Amino acid sequence: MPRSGAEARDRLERGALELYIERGYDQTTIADIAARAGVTQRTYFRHFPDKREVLFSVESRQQQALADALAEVASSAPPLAAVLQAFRSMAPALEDNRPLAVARHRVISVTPALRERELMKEAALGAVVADALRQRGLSEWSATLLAQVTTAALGHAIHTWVADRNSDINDLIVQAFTDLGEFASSHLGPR
Amino acid sequence: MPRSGAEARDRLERGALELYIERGYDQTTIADIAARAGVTQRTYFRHFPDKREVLFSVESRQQQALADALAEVASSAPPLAAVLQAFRSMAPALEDNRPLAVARHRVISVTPALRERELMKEAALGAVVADALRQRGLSEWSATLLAQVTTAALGHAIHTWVADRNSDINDLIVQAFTDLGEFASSHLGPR
DNA sequence: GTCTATATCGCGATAGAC
DNA sequence: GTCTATCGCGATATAGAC
Repeated sequence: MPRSGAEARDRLERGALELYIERGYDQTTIADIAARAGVTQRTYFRHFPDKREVLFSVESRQQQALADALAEVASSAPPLAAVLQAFRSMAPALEDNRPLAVARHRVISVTPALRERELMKEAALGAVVADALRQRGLSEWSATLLAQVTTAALGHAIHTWVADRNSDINDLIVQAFTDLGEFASSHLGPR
Repeated sequence: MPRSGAEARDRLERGALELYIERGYDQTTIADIAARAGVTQRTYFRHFPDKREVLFSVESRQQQALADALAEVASSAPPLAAVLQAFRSMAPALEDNRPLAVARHRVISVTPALRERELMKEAALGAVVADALRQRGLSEWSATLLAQVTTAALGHAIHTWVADRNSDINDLIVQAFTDLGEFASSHLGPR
């Protein structure tokens, strides 16, 4: 019953995940979540704008981390390599929270409403990448194209990672980029 | 004020787009949409599951068209080329509905809730592509990776198309795939 | 077609933390 | 005392149930 905002917020996040797993997203009411965290419904809405967002605070942190990582990559590195390096720098943090990530994705994958939100977060990540690429001098067209495509590849790597207990996210990211390059050049040919 | 299902549905779609443009999505109520179409709220929900879906019946048709196109591409064509060909086959239909597409995207781009739904539709398109690639013998990993990535490229082409009055969707799709191959091979290089 | 649950948000009052 | 989080009450509208 601490009054401190951060703790209540944390309890709301954990409780929501638990409830969404126990009963399913649709069968869980915001009142339930608030009750489990020992606060009122109104308080829930001060911390999160809607019923979905409780599960996505992680993504916000990842987005910030990615932005920082992108800024640190040497500006001499070619675009794709820079993005790859930034993505790989996120691996440790991801690997540390594997159990949580697996639990989250289990609920998300069976709940359309949550999947929509997840795609939105992925798009937000893409926007961050696009910004970084623009600052590296890429045209609007190229920056956005590469950002969208690489983000899609990252999403694919992460999905495979949470689904396969024995996989390593860093390896999967590298694999995705490698395969992408291989397919692209062998079938469409770079001039 | 015909009651015939198809006509009412059509009026609901047109009316919703108009209202979303006039007042904005948030300021529009489903009752408003139903009223403008001359039906009740209940009727609205018989045609569409929620407030967003009214704007996305086009996507459903595109998805079907894409599935058909993918099935018709010679199985001898390499994966990426097959997907590109299928995407290009959608160009005429898109070009025919340009004004509508522009109006839709204008509303969607400023409405997070609608953007989420759009991303979901894009993901659904990706699933169709992944299915086709799997049937062509690609591994689960490769099929999904290529599907996600090519779909992202298509999305980028379409966004550019609706934003640029003088662009041609077919050209943009080809350009996206070409640039993708170029970037991939010149910066990460396959072997 | 009617009824209801509940997500979402505005407002004024309250109560810990500094 | 000033913040800031919380509470409690109320209103609207989406979505689904009957």
